[in-house]
Amino acid sequence: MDDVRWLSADEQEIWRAYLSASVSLAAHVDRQMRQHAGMPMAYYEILVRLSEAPHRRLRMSELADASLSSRSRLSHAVAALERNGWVERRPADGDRRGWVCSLTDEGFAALAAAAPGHVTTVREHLFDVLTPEQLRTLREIGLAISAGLKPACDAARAEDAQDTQDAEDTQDPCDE
Amino acid sequence: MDDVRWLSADEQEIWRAYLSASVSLAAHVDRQMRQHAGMPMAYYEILVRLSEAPHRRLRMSELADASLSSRSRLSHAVAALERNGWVERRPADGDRRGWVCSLTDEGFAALAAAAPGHVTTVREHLFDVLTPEQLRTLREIGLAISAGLKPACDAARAEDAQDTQDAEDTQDPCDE
DNA sequence: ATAGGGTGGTTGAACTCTCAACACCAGCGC
DNA sequence: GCGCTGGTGTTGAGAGTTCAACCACCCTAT
Repeated sequence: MDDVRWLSADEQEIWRAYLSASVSLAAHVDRQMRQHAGMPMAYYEILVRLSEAPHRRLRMSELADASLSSRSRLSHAVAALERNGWVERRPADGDRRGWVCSLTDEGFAALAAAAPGHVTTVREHLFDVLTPEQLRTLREIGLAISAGLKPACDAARAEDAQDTQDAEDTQDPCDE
Repeated sequence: MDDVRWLSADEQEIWRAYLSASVSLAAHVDRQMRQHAGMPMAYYEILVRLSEAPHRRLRMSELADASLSSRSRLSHAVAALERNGWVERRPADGDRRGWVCSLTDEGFAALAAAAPGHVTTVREHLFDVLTPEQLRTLREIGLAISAGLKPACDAARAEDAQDTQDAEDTQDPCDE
């Protein structure tokens, strides 16, 4: 951990420009969603993924992957959405461990009501401020980052899987 | 609100690629920071900004702007950092409303301990997966988004300023 | 000098997220 | 049939964020 490849001045500028933009844009979009639709952006994402699924229903684990949330987060979120009447949970047939989450008509209506404001915000603060060339590159950048992140996420899951087994052997020596 | 400029298929792809990457990357970086340094990414950002300020001290409002957090968030965060002994608050001289927040030696040490792992994560998942050309464009994109967001943030502050005044007149009719 | 609006910062409650158990069931080997 | 490992999903506690007051102070105009 001693031979760190520190960031050059240029790289720091890039990282900070990216970080600032992504944090600010996320905050702005989330804020708009809360004010206008009464739910955080993460919940909107869940409704969107459900609305696009066949029969507007998905297994919890599939919904978690699609909406980029952890299982725990999804559990809490779906519980909250269920209290709103926007979503329903029923046991999956064929696997008595699983649950299927489905979007109700009220949930779809809430989604439809929230969509215009959301899209307008995204267009205004992303598509209207970038050139077509920049947008093409942004798509590539997004795909590259996601691809580079996938191994790390898989590794994290793999760790969880065997965490119950090994406890006392080789921990990585992070000085902290 | 009826003439919404919806996203084309191409635009949706771009937005989702960006959203997925930024959410996943932020989650990964935050997770790394929590595990390795015991603090969320937002707290690290606060320490960084303090460490770069003259005499490692900043007015609370300046620190809030620099670290991209709301005043409320910063208050809570600084209170937590103070409990750790990483930060100190003392009254600002010349303005008895204000407070100056300063980084302690322990705080600087915590920052120094957290930096290598953080930089390594950023390099691995951002700089190592993008081409120099993409990185140049990413800088431009970040700057453009931030610039486009500034008016909106200023407007939000302006609203707060006069919220105490008008209460019963024209509310925007959002059907929800 | 004083009222009144604006600024700086804090607080508490409600909400969301994370983390670490935990319960439950599937599938496989014996 | 029985354990055993792995996968699915939930729960509760604690941490962090948001939102809406709220207090204290500065500043200017009257």
